[in-house]
Amino acid sequence: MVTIADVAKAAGVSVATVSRVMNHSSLVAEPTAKVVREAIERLSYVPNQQARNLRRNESKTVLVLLPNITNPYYANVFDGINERAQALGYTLFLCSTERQDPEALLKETIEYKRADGAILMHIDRDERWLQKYSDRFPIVQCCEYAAPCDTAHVSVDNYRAGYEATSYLVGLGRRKVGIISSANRMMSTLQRMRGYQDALSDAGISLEDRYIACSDESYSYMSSLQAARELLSQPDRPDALFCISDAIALAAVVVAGELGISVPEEVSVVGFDDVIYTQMIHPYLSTMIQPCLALGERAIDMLDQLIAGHPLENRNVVLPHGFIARESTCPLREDA
Amino acid sequence: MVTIADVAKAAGVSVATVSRVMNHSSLVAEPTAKVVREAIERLSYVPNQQARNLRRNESKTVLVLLPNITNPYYANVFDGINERAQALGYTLFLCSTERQDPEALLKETIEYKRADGAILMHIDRDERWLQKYSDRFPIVQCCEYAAPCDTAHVSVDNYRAGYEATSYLVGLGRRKVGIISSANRMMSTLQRMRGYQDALSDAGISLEDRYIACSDESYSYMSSLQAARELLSQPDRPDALFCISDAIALAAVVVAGELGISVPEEVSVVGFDDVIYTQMIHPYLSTMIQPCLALGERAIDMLDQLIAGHPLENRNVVLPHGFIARESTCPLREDA
DNA sequence: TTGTACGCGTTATCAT
DNA sequence: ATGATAACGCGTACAA
Repeated sequence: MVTIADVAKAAGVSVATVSRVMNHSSLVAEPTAKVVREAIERLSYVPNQQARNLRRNESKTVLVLLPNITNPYYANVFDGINERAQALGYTLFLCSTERQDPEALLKETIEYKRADGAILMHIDRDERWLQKYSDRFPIVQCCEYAAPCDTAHVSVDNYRAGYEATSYLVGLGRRKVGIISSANRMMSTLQRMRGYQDALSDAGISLEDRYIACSDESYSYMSSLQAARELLSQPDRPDALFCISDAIALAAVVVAGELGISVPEEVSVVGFDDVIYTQMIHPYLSTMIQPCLALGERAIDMLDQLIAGHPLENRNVVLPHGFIARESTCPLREDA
Repeated sequence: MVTIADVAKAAGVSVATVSRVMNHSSLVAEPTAKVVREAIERLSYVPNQQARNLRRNESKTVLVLLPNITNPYYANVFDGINERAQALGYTLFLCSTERQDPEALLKETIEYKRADGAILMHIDRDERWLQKYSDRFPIVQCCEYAAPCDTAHVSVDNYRAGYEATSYLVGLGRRKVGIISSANRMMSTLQRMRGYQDALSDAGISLEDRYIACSDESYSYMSSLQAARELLSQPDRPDALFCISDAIALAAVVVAGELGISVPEEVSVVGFDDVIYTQMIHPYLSTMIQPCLALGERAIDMLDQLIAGHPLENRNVVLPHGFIARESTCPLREDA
């Protein structure tokens, strides 16, 4: 292994000078710097990260907390985090919060200095415990966030997305618009529900309790089927369904098939996230698009700032969402 | 931060003694060790990983190379690696081989000592370049492996799995058994194909070229649809399909639907892997089960041995696969 | 059996 | 502008 001492010797300078060239090179004369850079190049010297970490008291590691990497949505966001993390020189420490308590994980990580910061991808909207950690440790919430804490976060505007998805369905001529939400306490769930409600109100359509159903906390497929059956097996059933996740939407499509209800004609379905399985079966799912990669990239960028000690220009970042109409939605035919 | 010196002072011994207690405690008298352990406990001392890494010239980091974490199959295996890695004290460095050359990644990692070892989840069966790296650096191949290299690997018996999947379909009374394979050069692809061929031969059924189709390298959904159409739109079409991946099987089911062919009655379909979307639409997919978690766990366990310098008792580990019959397969009715 | 002291490769403080 | 040198926290010869 070639060390900083080797470079110093080769360049005929001291290790201090080499170190300066490697870092805040401002204080070194250009001719000297040039010689050093050449020596570095020639020996293909790369500083030992371990030694640097020890001296700087940092780890260049980031803790990522998410429920389940097996879920395509989280995998996509993680992909974004990962890509930027590599560019920024971070190694990722991934922990699943399904099997372990996120607070305990965070506490341990901070105490043992195992990471320089953390990205939290799943938290209930009314949690308060996070505050005391983010007060003294760099943390960014990604996708979800806890309202009582002023911890930095990045997400889409779930209220507007919910509003737009619902309005789109109404614009298709559908007036019996149902929603399949979730029993969880996440911020996105609440905001999408509110967007749905306001969109209907603004369209002069009254809210019907019987058009509202919930999947379980983690949008499990079984409970989504259950919720869809509840809604679609009624005599006066919805003619459109806003599902707050693609997995739910897929279940809704399957249930419609079971009940002999045609999608998109008799019931149009909109999903959320735009993950891979929106295009695995016909009808391909119309869905609200979350910029998963960008969400992840932004989260690690913000965290990098926090770790560097720079204040964030914007602690509550909102990224633009999109919508794509595919095969699961169409205008309501009057004669239907 | 509490250091080894703090513990030494508290216990009234030297740092060397504390260090000995933390590691190969053989050379320290039990009474002393006890005092030290108590001090460690009282101060809740945890050794600084950075310092330890520097001193030991290791990183406690493992490089994981896989094509795409967004693919549920890889995500599942990665999950297994990750879980064991945490227990073993490793941090994972995940790199996507879709955007970067695995050899370059490996080379860089070794040169810069960024990781203590690597797990490689995707390699063509005839690659030779891996040998020179695994000669001097701990590497374990997981799921796939290159035949010309004697690099350690863990996988299922893809030949037997392919043989069994095909035999199962034959056992259902089906004699026109097709296969949708892939254009890639992975070991699993070849072995499953051979299993398919031998199963048919052993059943006294002749191989028909027109019952064989291929998806593209990465089993993309579009190309899988294409391959399925090729097979199923023939006049004398197959009455069963062995698909070497669940994504392909899903596409086959969709195509059958488009063509008005009933699954499982007219054509029975078997997939491979048992990932999440086998149970997202009806008919739920019958499939060969890969023990994804176990594969990942075993890989990191083996790598840990290699890193520790212990020779592997078994360098070519084969884990048991399974099969689950769900809704996409059924006996052939004679009157059909 | 235990302690002293040095070195791992780097950065940062202090001289010069 | 540059060079010695002392840390960072730990492990381990070597000495006792």
